[in-house]
Amino acid sequence: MESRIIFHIDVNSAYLSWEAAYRLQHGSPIDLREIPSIVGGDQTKRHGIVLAKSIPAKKFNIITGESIHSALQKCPNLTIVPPSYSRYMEASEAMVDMLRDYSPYIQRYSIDEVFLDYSNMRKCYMEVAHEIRERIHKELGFTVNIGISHNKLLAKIASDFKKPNMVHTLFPHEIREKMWPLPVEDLFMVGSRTKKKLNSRGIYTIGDLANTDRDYIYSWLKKPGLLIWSYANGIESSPVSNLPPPVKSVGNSSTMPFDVDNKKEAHLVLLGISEMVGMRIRDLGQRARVVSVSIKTHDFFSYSHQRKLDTPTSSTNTIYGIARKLFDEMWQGEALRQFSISLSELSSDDFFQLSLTDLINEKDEILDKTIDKLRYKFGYNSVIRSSFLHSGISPIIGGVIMEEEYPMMSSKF
DNA sequence: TCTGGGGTCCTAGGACCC
DNA sequence: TCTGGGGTCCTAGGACCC
Repeated sequence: MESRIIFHIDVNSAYLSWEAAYRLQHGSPIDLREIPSIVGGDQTKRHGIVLAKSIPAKKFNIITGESIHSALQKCPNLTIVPPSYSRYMEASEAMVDMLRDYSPYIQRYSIDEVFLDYSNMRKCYMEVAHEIRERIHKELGFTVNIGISHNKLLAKIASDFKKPNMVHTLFPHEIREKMWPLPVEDLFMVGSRTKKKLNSRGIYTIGDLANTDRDYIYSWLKKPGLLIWSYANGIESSPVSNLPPPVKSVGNSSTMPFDVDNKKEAHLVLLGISEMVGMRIRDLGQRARVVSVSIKTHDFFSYSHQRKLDTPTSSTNTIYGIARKLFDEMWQGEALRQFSISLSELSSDDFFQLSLTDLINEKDEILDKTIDKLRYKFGYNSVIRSSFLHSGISPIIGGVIMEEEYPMMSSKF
């Protein structure tokens, strides 16, 4: 365990790079990475936020997550392109496949970040890192930063140093010089709220935090405080894990193109989301004991309501019934822009269970499974509830999974 | 028509029990 | 007439990540 060699491979401006590479490969004369550009959601659907920005766009102080409206005020001739998640997934997979040439110990941390354990390998880690960097650039058409250290935390921080297309190290003896001078918000798990708190007590750099008394931090910020204190001191020891962590919850949400102000439409939206979370949880072979509904008002105020069930469920109708009840109990009549349903406290479906409730629900579950099969085979909209007809509301609502409806492109990556 | 979607983990406070 | 003190379960909300 001592002296592992860990790589953190981070795709530079991932969505934007992938979009740029794809467009170049398909004959576009423009490289999005060289002009002020962003990948952004659809403003007409009220999804108008910045998902990724080019380095020239960054020069205009455009930040990921801000509204496109505000980005356009900073840079009026900004080029905006829509996201294509399924293509990004392919690009990501192509990269992971290449990384398997270098180590069997690979952890896919997100669509654009991978940890790789290069301990006890014959070749020099620095040479290998540069080889990986160059191969991704030449063979896949996009660039990455690679951070190297003895643990994942330091490797991840190192990959965030100067970009793009670079390899950096951050070994323990380099912490004082390379990490401690950084602003405290550059530390993993220090977000805007914690930055504010820390600043308010005179802690501005990672070094300031590292050299604050540990017990003082704990009494003040509790467990999360202890975590960031350890990180500031470079302490972290989790393994590079090949297996994806078990799923703890399944949820979908949707921001509607227009505010919903009546119960009937709200219920229909909840039904559409129930169809999606229900299908997903059945696909996982799991059931859930907790159903939670949350809503966001026109004024961006959000609140939630949840209920624990006596028996875990995976039935769309049961989920919907509870979601509707929860909604009716909490809704104060405000105009609503977003709805979400989340299922948690999951348990496996594969054991035999006998209860009265199961017998009652058996028909429902057989129906769900039949519909799932049809939808997987013929598309999500091949079977829809009649209540959605002419409603203007999608019969299955939720997230990026819908994108997979599009036919798969032949992979150029 | 400014502000997405999918997650994990933690804490506070109330209910309830002994 | 001064009101303990654990412990567990549940819910709501908030912080963080990509």
